[in-house]
Amino acid sequence: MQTLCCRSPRSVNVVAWGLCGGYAKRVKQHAAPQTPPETAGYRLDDQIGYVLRRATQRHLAIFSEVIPEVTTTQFAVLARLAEMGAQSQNHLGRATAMDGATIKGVVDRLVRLGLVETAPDTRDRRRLTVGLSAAGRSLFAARVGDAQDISDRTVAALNPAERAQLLELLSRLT
Amino acid sequence: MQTLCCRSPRSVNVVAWGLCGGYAKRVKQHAAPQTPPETAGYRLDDQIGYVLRRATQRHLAIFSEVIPEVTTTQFAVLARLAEMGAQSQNHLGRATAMDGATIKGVVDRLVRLGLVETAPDTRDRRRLTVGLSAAGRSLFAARVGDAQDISDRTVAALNPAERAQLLELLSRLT
DNA sequence: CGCAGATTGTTTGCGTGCAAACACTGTGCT
DNA sequence: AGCACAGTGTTTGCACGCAAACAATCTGCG
Repeated sequence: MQTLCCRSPRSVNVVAWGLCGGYAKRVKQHAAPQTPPETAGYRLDDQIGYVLRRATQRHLAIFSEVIPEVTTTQFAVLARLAEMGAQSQNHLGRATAMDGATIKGVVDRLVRLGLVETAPDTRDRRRLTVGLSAAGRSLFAARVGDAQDISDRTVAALNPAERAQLLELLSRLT
Repeated sequence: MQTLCCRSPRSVNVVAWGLCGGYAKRVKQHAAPQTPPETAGYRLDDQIGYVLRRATQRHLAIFSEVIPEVTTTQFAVLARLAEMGAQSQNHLGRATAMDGATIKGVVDRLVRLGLVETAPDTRDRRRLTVGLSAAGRSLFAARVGDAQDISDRTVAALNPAERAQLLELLSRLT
């Protein structure tokens, strides 16, 4: 047999195979599904969490293809720093929706890449000021256009009104 | 000074502070932002990737609060197995949008939790058949209702028509 | 039959994400 | 001044998620 419906050798994103349908051929050793068609009416494909994950996967795939130098979160940090200048690591984390442990990792990697610089805050010795380096500033400037293209490509299937609505609806979830 | 606009001691999700606005007090050591208000018209908060990440964060927070026994991805695997019965790890990965390395990790953890069982496929010795255990079946049955509630809570801010539209728009991205 | 090429599963390395525990510093109140 | 409490940064542990490289197996085709 071997329906062979799902090609795509490895990765998950980029391509979008549906559910195929040629599964559950040899179920023998594990007791067949107790509810053949739907399971208590719960359809994974209609769950917001699952759909969000799939959409995010696609977006990440497009991003890393267009801007391989940095990740989405790293770029978000660069964008915020460009928007509002140097600030404490903690503020930066909140402004980019990352908790303390996460923003630290991202900042450390950006420092290693030479895109960001840190300095102790003399007035508040708890704080670590984070700011763009010259390289970070120029990389951001050189890539903002691509970043916008990525956003557009991600929602390429939608018309302008739909794109606006999607953004509006998603914003209202938070 | 210390504007103190953003309370919330640690975590990022759950709460939803806006941009506050009391930042960039001491910029000295890092050269001020080159474009004060907007940076080349790129507003992070309007980027689909960023909004997707925030929405996902909120959903994950709700999920782990309501169903702490398993993660969203683990539950997705249980749901798929309940839907279509035991199948190869590879098929399962595709059916849940996870690549080979990821589905392996998830399955391993589910095995450790006793929610899933694996067995070699005698017809195709490359394959590893994965199926629900009795515990997995009953946990899923006991929690499907909660899972549905989680999805509803995630989109609580939207009316039914908007929820349907959000799901539809998101689906079209993949 | 025999071999090239595809599938499947595994491993490693790296980058998010979050919870929890910790050390240090700043603030407010007495 | 002193002390409780809040804010900031760090570390560890765990769980995705993907790329790349491998070994084992299967398939199709000559």
